[in-house]
Amino acid sequence: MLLLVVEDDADLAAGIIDFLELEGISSDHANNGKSALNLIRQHSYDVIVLDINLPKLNGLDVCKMMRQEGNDTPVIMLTALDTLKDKITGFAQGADDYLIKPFEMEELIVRCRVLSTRKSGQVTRITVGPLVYKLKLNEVTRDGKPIHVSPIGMKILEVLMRASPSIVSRDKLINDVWGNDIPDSNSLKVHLFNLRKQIDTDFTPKLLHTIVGKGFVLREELNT
Amino acid sequence: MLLLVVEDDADLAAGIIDFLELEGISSDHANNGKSALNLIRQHSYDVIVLDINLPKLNGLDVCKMMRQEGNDTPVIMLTALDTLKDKITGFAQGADDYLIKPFEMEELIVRCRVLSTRKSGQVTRITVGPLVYKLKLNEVTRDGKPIHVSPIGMKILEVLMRASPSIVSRDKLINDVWGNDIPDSNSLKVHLFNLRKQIDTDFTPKLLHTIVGKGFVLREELNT
DNA sequence: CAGGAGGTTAAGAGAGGGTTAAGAGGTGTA
DNA sequence: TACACCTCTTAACCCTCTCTTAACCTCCTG
Repeated sequence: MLLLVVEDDADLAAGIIDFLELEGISSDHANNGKSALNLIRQHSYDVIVLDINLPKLNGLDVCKMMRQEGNDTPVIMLTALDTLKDKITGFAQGADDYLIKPFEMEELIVRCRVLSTRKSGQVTRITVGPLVYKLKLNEVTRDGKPIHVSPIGMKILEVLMRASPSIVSRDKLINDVWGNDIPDSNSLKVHLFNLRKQIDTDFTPKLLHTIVGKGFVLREELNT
Repeated sequence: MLLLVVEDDADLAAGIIDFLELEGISSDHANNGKSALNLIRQHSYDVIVLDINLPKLNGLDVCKMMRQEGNDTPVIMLTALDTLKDKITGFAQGADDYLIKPFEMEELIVRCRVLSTRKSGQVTRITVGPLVYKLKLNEVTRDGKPIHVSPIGMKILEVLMRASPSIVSRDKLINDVWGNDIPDSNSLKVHLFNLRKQIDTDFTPKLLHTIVGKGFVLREELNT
């Protein structure tokens, strides 16, 4: 777990960082809002611990700006009890949790862990009829039965499932799966063949259909 | 774990109780402050989930009274965002945590678990199937039998156990374990090999699995 | 009936991961 | 200080599975 601690009180910052280290958690440190933003843009943190009172750019602004830039890393705001009203604004700016100073280090750790696992632990899934793809688990099932699919097969499946019930052209499929490094042969054909073996052989109805000249679709019923 | 849910919105209450049940957590329900207090006096709950807005006797009062009676069962307050100011009072009355409506059920469960173990003085532990890691004791057991795991092995195990049943990528694992000081060799491979020897050899089923091209998982069943 | 689009099959190369052993560095003890 | 012990890093080698490739097949259409 990698944290970013943004705190201008050097003593408190050092205290937090030391404690995190004792718990086996690595952390970077910024003492003002500007350098915090730079670090946030360059790294991928699991949680950001953000003091509200900061020189140059305050915590609320930092939070607001990173959210505007599409960064959804969990943020824990640190605030003094007498500025508790800030919290309301804090949550509006996209903070996920807060702690009132002075706080227990244990408490900080617990909240960090909760937040970091909440984000990463979500099991996003895509469903097309009887077919379910749990992304984080790397698991594909049809009628509840687990199916083995190779890595590239998974990518193809993901593109098709996301697009379903629309048709995905050959070109788009190749681009989405291989990006710039496209094999110059009939690799896609072979992968589709294998994918069919895995998700359609032994099952009814067939899900993966070819629309000649247009591309491929994943759907239960094929209406023309 | 036994919870008391105090909530006058029948739909929300039913939702919470159903969800708890799915997670294997039993719960009682009260729809007003008075009956809540009666239940609290008669039973020993692990955690009390307490809405602030209640008919007859509000949540803050319930909390205050039970504390006066010497009951230190952990309390999680439920509050709407626009009455966030209540929290200040909430904590003053002896609440241990709060949740802002609307909240994620997952979040509620996590906080309940944290509180119930914190109070009961149990050592924080992570469990994945038959594998238990007691953090403070630095002790790992499988089927109750203690297992010797090296320091770096412990870190790897911790990352994997926290993420379970999701997959942890090679990169994330390396980052979480070594931070900035990454060895430039196949060290991770060797540590995983050793970890397998320690936690999986001599046991069934295997827990540590490789997802080629994606990373590693710790879980009981792997549907290849 | 020829040509094109897509389907099927099998083989070889390569990547990624597993295994092993040696040595460096640190720590506690006699 | 010397020794024993433990852990981590490193490098070499092996093995398995996946991907690519190419050749051939089938079906449909013009």
